[in-house]
Amino acid sequence: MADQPREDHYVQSLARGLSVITAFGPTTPELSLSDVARSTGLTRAAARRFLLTLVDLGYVRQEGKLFRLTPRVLALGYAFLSSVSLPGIAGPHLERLAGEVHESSSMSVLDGRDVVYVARVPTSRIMTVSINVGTRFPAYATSMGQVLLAGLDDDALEEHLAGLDPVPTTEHTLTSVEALRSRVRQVRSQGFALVDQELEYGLRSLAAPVHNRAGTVVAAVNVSTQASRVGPEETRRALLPPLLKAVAEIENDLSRSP
Amino acid sequence: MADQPREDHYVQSLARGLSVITAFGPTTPELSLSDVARSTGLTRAAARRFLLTLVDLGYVRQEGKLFRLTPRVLALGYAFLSSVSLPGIAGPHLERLAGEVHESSSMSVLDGRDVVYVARVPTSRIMTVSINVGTRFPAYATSMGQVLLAGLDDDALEEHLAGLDPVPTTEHTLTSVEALRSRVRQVRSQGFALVDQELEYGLRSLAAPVHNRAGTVVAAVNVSTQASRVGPEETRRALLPPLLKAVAEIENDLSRSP
DNA sequence: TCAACTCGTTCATTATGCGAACATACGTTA
DNA sequence: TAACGTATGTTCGCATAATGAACGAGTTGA
Repeated sequence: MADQPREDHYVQSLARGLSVITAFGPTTPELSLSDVARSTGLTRAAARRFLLTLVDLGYVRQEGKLFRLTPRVLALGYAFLSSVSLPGIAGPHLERLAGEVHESSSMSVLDGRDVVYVARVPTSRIMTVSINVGTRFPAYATSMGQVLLAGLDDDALEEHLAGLDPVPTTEHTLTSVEALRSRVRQVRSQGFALVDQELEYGLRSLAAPVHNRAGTVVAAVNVSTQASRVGPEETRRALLPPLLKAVAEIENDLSRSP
Repeated sequence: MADQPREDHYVQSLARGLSVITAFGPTTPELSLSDVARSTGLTRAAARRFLLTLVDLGYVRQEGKLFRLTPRVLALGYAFLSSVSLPGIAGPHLERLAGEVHESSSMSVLDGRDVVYVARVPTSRIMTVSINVGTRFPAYATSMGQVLLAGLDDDALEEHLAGLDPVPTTEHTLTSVEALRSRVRQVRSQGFALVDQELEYGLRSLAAPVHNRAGTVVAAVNVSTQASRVGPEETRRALLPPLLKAVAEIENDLSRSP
């Protein structure tokens, strides 16, 4: 079984249990005991013990031979959300921004090689997948990701780029590390990122960095629009000023909070 | 240590590990080793092993002597969200509804004695706390909760009410089980709930049930508004028709999905 | 300087979690 | 109807994963 090498402090059963939770997903909303054993690499008996423990704790529900996650699992993610103040601070500003420009607006942070959405005000559905707090996308293919990469210092950026193998999701996706490095320089220079159908056809997105008092980039905020509405230059002209204004207000509130 | 009694299938280490995650929250965004030991009832050595395992897995970050959750924890909640189709189906309808009435709109489900938000389109901030997917409130004090209780069969409702001890959060909160039972009958009769400052002063909310093909109530959808804008009757007049329309569209899409 | 509190580490111990094996159930196919 | 393949539930001996007491070191505030 592909467990991590044992160290003195490592609790293997916790790691295994968490892997049972993440075995569920969009293509696997309900799983049998044997399904879970297969996808996690656990023995059937072990998978059964973890599933029944999760049932006891209220995180999983058993229906016949099939198991499903319950909404209680959201409490785990919520523990993170309720412990960080930035999404709460940003929320009203994203709401105002979305109301003003009539486009969806979101905030995300970098986590590994992905951006993770931590706040979102959807207006009208543009993308084929629904986006929620918790949704992740590869950083290189998103405007917020490129902004967050631009906010890394050179060493951290090079560490991020090392071994990165961008997978194209459209024909516009940046597929070389050198192209991405060049884009990051451009974003650093101009202070925002505009991504035009690099993640998904039909989607254009503009993002700017949110700094803390120390000047460190702690999050990115975007607005996203349909690529077919207007051209990139018109998108930039119309959306950048209100985006930067919302970011400035978020930074202002952030600098006043504890 | 207040662990559950051991059963053959119970994995105590998983339960303990999950309790470490949920030790973090709005008043405890960062915790020391000893803090975690105290709040979970674990020994310091055990708390340390669980924390370091969560650090290894990327769910927690250590900064000096303090630990914090990382955004990766959102993946646990996201496993649930991505495994249920209803929030994704509802999302565009909630966006249209919020756009039309210029009020926040949400969807929630019942989990234990709480409602849990599973979709949200915020417009303007009314409440003092920010609401996210994963936020929970006591069912009795919310319009969506009262709708979900009304959707329970009589046995399930009585089971829910058994031992319920409603805590008033405003002077309008229903504080007796009998008052709540009466309200549930009213909601069953009229097909919606209107809650006026029962959860929080200044907040009025209207909710309706979402049924699946079998006729079972599977979720509730609301719109919420500031109590000071107009009276309850005007709120009902203005918001109920678009709310019921959005719910009908969600039910229609739901009946067509696999 | 000292008390109080914290964390890191060690290691003997044992309770936990394991999984092989067996039995039973169910659906499919010949 | 019977055989087969795949599933789940259960048991229990046992290996080891996880435990926690004890010790030492570091930090902080009075």
